[in-house]
Amino acid sequence: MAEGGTARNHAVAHVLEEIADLLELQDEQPFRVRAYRAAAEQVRGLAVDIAELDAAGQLDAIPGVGKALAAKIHEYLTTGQLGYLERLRAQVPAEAVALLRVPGIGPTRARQLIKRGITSLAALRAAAERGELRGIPGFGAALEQQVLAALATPEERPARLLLGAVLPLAEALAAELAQHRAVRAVSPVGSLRRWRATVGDVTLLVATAEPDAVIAALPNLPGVERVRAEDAWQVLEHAAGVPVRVVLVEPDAWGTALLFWTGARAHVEQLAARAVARGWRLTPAGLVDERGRRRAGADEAAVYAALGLDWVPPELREGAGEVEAAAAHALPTLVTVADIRGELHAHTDWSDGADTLEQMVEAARARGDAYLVITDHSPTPAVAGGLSAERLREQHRAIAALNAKLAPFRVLHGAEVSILPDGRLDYPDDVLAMLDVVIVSVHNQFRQSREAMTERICRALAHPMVDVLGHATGRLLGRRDGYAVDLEAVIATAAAHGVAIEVNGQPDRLDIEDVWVRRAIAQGVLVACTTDAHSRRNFDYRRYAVGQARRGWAEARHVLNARDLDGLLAWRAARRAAHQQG
DNA sequence: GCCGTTTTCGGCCCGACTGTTTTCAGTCG
Repeated sequence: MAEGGTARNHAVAHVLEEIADLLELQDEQPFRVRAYRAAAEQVRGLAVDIAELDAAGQLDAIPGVGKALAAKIHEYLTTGQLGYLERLRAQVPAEAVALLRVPGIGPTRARQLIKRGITSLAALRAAAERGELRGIPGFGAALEQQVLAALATPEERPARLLLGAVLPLAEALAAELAQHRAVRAVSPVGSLRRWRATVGDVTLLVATAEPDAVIAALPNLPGVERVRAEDAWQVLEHAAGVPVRVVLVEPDAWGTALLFWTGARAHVEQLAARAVARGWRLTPAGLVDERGRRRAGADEAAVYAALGLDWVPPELREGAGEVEAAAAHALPTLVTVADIRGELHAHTDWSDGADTLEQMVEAARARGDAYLVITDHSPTPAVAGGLSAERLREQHRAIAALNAKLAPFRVLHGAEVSILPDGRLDYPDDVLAMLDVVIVSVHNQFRQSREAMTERICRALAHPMVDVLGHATGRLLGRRDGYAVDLEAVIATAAAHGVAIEVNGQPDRLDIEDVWVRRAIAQGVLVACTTDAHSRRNFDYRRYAVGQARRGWAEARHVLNARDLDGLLAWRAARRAAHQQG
């Protein structure tokens, strides 16, 4: 499994995280809280089903899982419940854990709120609107405004789920379902199939001629706690805390149902309009002509073909010109994960990464990449353990030594260099000159004015040794909006200086987003599909970066790291030469 | 809570910045 997660692992991880939140609200020792969080992260990233480890008595082989956690995980796996968690839930209002997700509120302030009976987001919002928050110790007028702003879109914020958090779960459930004898086909649909950065829920479409048999099997899927029928679908309550819907359709309606459930609405409406123009009707049950004959239904591509269209990749189905392009046989040949030749943005334990240089390199090689650019932090985010010029030189020697052993694989030496508040870079030019690839990113002073931030970034892009702009908006999905910046101007500046712009694959970043990818490539800017890996496992994020690039209509020729090593080096050499002449 | 050990207790991610404070809580990568 690409991401190594099974639905069961996610459920266990979710349970451990809930315990951590509840303990934190009880003012439990921070290291104990951290132990649960660390274990949850390990479990989430397991490459095997945790139930198999349990059966083999190997739970404590998971890093961060000792005797106590192994016993709790075992209890949960075998009984579906956990007494310890139930006791915690009885002591702390369960919905209060949501308070911890509000920017500016940590455990201390959350406890103050709970003490005053403010135990939900709704209660928090009401208190803020009444101006009552500022009277609570640890709160002031500014924080009250900040809370109000964060809760301004009460439905939107907490409800949207990160693509990277739910796709592995959806795939795991789909894989389980696919093994059922009565299931002909199964696919995630909706915004998930379109690879939107955030999704509202997980919906799985299942083709079957025996719906009752499939429904009977749903409660046995790993992590599923309850199943109930609702409208035309089955709703699974999953231990991972993600709403999952299962929709069952007859196999001969699979193609049209897939199309309708995938959306987006605007796309489907345009298809329906084309059908109407022919005197036909497009419905979830099939494409029907003027005489009532079915023209298509079982196969999605056949539906498009019958309407005179090329099949449209789900990532493009937003009603943004893709139907016209499909009619003109002018759809882009979208970049794929297989097109990517190497990683351009990765951290090691020299700065804030978890793994060693050697481990990262070996993992990249094992994945079949041709090169890996190591880009640890420059000094300024001191918290990230950024490298001094001296340490950077030391790392340079370490990389040279590795390269001597690894050819034809190539480790390139780069850095993620902070853009200082005035637009200068965090290393002097003679230090930058030693690097193969220079990524520049904003890491502090997020609250500058839009004009100041735009000028700051554009000034950095004009620096002759800068190759790639990292996470251009700084957004963290579900946590904070990007900083105010004129991306139009940034893209124009990147185009003028031949700088590439990153599509960062971290699930909570996905920065820049799809619409800006499309703008960038239209202006001749290359995009870089990176993982910003802080561990070997993060290399799995590549598909999210590629997904966003695909949503932005990017082809392989628009993607910097779809070039092979020689192509990458030639690109860089040409840019440096142009600067020296200019 | 886990981990590793000079093997059973002490360490576990440092430090600047911001807002709310007069000593601290939360955030940043």
